[in-house]
Amino acid sequence: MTGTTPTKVSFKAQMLLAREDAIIQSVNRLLADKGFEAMTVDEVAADVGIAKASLYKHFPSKEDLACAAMVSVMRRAQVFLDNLPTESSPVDKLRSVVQWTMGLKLAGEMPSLPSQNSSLRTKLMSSKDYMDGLMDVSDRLGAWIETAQAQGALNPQLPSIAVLYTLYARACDPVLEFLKMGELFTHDQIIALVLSTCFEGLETRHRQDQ
Amino acid sequence: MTGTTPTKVSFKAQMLLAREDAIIQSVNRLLADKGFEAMTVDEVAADVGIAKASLYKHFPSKEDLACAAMVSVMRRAQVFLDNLPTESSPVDKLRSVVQWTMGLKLAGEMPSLPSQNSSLRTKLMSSKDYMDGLMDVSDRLGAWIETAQAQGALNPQLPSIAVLYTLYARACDPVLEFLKMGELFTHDQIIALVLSTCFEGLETRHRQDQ
DNA sequence: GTCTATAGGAGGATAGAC
DNA sequence: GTCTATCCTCCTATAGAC
Repeated sequence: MTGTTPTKVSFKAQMLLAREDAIIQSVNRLLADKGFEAMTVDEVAADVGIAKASLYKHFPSKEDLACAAMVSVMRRAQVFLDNLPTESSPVDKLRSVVQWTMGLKLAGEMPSLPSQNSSLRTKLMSSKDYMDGLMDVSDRLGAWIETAQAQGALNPQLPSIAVLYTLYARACDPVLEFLKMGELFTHDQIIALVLSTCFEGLETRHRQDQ
Repeated sequence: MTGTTPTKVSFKAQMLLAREDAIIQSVNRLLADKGFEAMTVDEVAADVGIAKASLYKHFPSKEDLACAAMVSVMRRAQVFLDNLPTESSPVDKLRSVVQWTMGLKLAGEMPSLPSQNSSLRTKLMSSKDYMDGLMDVSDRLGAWIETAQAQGALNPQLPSIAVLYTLYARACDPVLEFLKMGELFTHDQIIALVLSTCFEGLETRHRQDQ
């Protein structure tokens, strides 16, 4: 049909994807490091090692660039959820997810969304890929939350939506950065501390409340 | 000494302070609304109702503008701490402070710091007024935290510095905005929810753990 | 101290050759 | 699709009259 062999087309497409993947990795790191506003397209181009104009052949705008990185992270999250041991309790699954995202954050691989309204948020909201991923993840977490509340493991007096938002927020908790900067604890210790304050709270727990 | 009467000088100084206070109020609102990067000096000037060049007669840079607003909030916090009932327990004082900052945040009067490194953070770190206020507040909160841990009211296994950071982070918790956007809860309900997840955690508490 | 007008520079996006 | 060179907009900061 096109005059090119299927293998040739596939090879070229693979090269393209590989390059775009390299771009997304750079964007991901820079986004985690400096945030969307502070990240410049020139930096991305320099980091990838290509000219800025070439970047714009792959992604039409800076927002699309960041959006692709966010979708990439969302996919990694979905894969992580897929591979959680089925025998774990809902609460343990939730703890595992938060623990995993905290690890990403400490490793500088977690692009943090600007909490204020920005052009990036608008872009994300209108991205089907991103919203589909977000909905899927939220549905799965929401189901575990409600099961855990029904079992009495999570506080059933809290609206499940509030629990979900709390988990999302803790995944990017700035406390992680603060403690990291202090250099008094290892990454594992930091994660354990913040996990504990998230699920068990700041107040003392007695007896079987572990 | 100067040839002008004391009352005249005092009056002019008062006018100056009043205007600068009006500026700081505008900056405070805009900072809470859009954040430092998104806020433009033109907006501030328009909001105050003076020309941009006039702003720069009062404050030498955008960073100084924002810094003044942060110092102002810090002073309000110090006054709040001063007026806490002395008969309250340390934990109750801590709860009150976090509750107060959450109220500010929901009311759009809490300028949120960019967590990433920025020119503003640099400016704040080199501002004696700001750092003195921060140290004073941290010292007072830190003392309450350690007393509460010694009494067994707060979990003594948590490093007190981690507790302090957690309280600072919760004061600007993005969960507040998320729940506010959903419009399912009143501001008081939102504050109660987030306070609960902060101090009591997400997991169920039994018996005398209230 | 307040204004209008503008300098100066950063950064997102594009033109056009190859 | 990749490059170099350039455009254009926005924003901080200042010059200079009053």
